Amino acid sequence: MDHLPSWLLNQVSAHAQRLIAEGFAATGARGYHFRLLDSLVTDGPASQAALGRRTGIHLSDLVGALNELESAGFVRRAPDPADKRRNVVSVTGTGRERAAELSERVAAIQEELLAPLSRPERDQLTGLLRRLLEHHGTPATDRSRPAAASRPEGDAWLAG
Amino acid sequence: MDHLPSWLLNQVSAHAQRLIAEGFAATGARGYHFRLLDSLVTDGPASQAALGRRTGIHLSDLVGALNELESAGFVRRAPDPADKRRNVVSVTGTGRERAAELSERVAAIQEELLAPLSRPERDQLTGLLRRLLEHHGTPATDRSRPAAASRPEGDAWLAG
DNA sequence: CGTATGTCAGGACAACTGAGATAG
DNA sequence: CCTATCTCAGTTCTCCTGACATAC
Repeated sequence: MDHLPSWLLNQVSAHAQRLIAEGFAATGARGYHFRLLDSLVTDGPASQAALGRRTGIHLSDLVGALNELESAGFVRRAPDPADKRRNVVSVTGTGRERAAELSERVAAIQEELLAPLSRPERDQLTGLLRRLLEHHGTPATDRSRPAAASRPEGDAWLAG
Repeated sequence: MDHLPSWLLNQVSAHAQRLIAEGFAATGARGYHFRLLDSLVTDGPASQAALGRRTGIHLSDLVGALNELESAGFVRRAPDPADKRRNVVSVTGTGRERAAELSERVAAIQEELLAPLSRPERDQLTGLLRRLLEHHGTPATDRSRPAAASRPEGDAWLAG
């Protein structure tokens, strides 16, 4: 069993998620929260659809996660004047603090997770994983919904 | 985001699970079924507790999964005469067929999952993952419940 | 018209918690 | 008495489906 890549992957992934859950438990946050805050901080504001593409989180799940972040004051939804369908989501000041706090914990968890590996081995691992991810599904661009195919439209900053 | 090992791990793992789910959909099986059948075929019959340790599946989840496998005729539960608390679980003939069928699909899925990697790279990946798994939690020995600590007792064949 | 967007209701899995009954 | 085994009920998290109203 321990020679099946998919099984190994699932087990290690489960362990990673366990570490994240434990590390976040005290703050009441969960994985989705970090992914969203981090994406907003590093790649700027975005519509919910664009956010979903960037983070790989489903639109339907995004609604709930953003509700939580919004009512905690970490995030703000504002109507997009250029497109009335869209909400432009952006981080607040406390949201940035929260993001920094969670990032710190996440970094510590990476350390713990990869503890038995040397630095070059860690790079090897992430390199291999990244290649698998790029080969399949496409990074985080298609899976969250139909995805655009026709013309680009003038929303490059929204599409990330 | 795509430089975070834990995130990469989770994404690739999710994709692997997706492939497995798709591959099993036609047969009505799911991951737990394969794990259990495979463990029974390759490591022999076992008590439920031992099976849980071998496969990393929680005792509480085992009950349900075994019920499904049993009512499908793939598995048999027999009381252990030497220890009336225990059920000795073993595969049936059709269970072996099922296991072989699922194993084939799983093998094909590994191929698809690792497609972009060369053979040595695949070995590298599984090697790194196995080391992570061995370092943390212990392979599949402790996580499914308290686990024995005191004396070994004469059930080596049950503990795997 | 067809498609994108945001929302809601709900399901599937895997992993986990807590409690209880029975037996070693 | 204490611990192991099996069972049941219920929760969390991520991922996913389908539907709907609205806006482009």
